[in-house]
Amino acid sequence: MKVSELARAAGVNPETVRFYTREGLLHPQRNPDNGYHIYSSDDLQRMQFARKARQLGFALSEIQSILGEADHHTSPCPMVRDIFERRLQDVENRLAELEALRNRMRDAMAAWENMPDGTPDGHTICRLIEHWDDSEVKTAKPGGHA
Amino acid sequence: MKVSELARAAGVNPETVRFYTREGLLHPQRNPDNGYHIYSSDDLQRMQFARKARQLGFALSEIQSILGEADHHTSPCPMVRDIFERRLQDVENRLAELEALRNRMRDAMAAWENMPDGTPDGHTICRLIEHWDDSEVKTAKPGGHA
DNA sequence: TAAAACCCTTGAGCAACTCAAAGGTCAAGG
DNA sequence: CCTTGACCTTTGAGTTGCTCAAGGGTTTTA
Repeated sequence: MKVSELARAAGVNPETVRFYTREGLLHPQRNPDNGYHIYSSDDLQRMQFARKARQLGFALSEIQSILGEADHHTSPCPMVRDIFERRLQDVENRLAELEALRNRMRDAMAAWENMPDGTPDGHTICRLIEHWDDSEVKTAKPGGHA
Repeated sequence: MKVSELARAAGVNPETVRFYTREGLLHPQRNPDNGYHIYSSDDLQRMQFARKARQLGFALSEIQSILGEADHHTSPCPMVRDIFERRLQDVENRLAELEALRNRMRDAMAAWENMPDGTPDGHTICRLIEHWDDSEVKTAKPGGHA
């Protein structure tokens, strides 16, 4: 496969394929005639894996480590598990943050709706935001649908 | 206040204060003797507002617009509201994505626990990740807020 | 055979900081 | 008085994960 073929197969931008190649996540061969990259189906698998792992919040450097371990058949790799556990924790934390955030925003939106004419000035919204104290957020008030 | 004083008061890195100043979010005066920035309590308020707005997912450019409107007492500013509504939508979307993500990760983790000796090799985890179908997880828009 | 579509590499740009370098300034202590 | 150390200034580069553009070669297609 050439760059664009791999890109199409993996559903990514050709530039991303080139980028991942530069970063060493893919190891295509070279066509000695024209210097073009030649990707194998293994590269496609690696790319697909990489994309999914990215969606899971893994950093490229982490993905490269995982792929490297898999390459060398270095089996148990508790490292991979460590990474995974950290990512899961990150996701959980981010989730909690975002939930609090959404609740604050909804509350603010509701407060806004109820204002005299629904068109507060700049200072009003500033105060609206300033008023959301992080400490307040923890006590998530029921009122929205969770 | 000088840079570090404002930074301490707002709980940010002094470099962030300088950065925000360069970006025009803060307008300190200058000490003509030594060229030092002199920040007012208004600058502190702006910084605190900016930090909270950032936590809410506003982009710096958006915060600057809001601050600008507030400066000119340009009151109604439906723009601010538009931004806010878009942000809330972003947050909701990201939340849904993350929830799906967490569930997949938890499932994978559970599957992992149940494996023969709990220490899968590189290929195993690769397959684990590959197996998660991402047909529902939209790739986050580039340039979007995460 | 010529245009369209690819390929290559290099380098830059995005967001929102963060850090480092090189040099000026200031308050306190010996 | 002078040195030390903390702070200030500006400029420029690094971070992460791409994405795009330029300039030039190749391959495919009509």
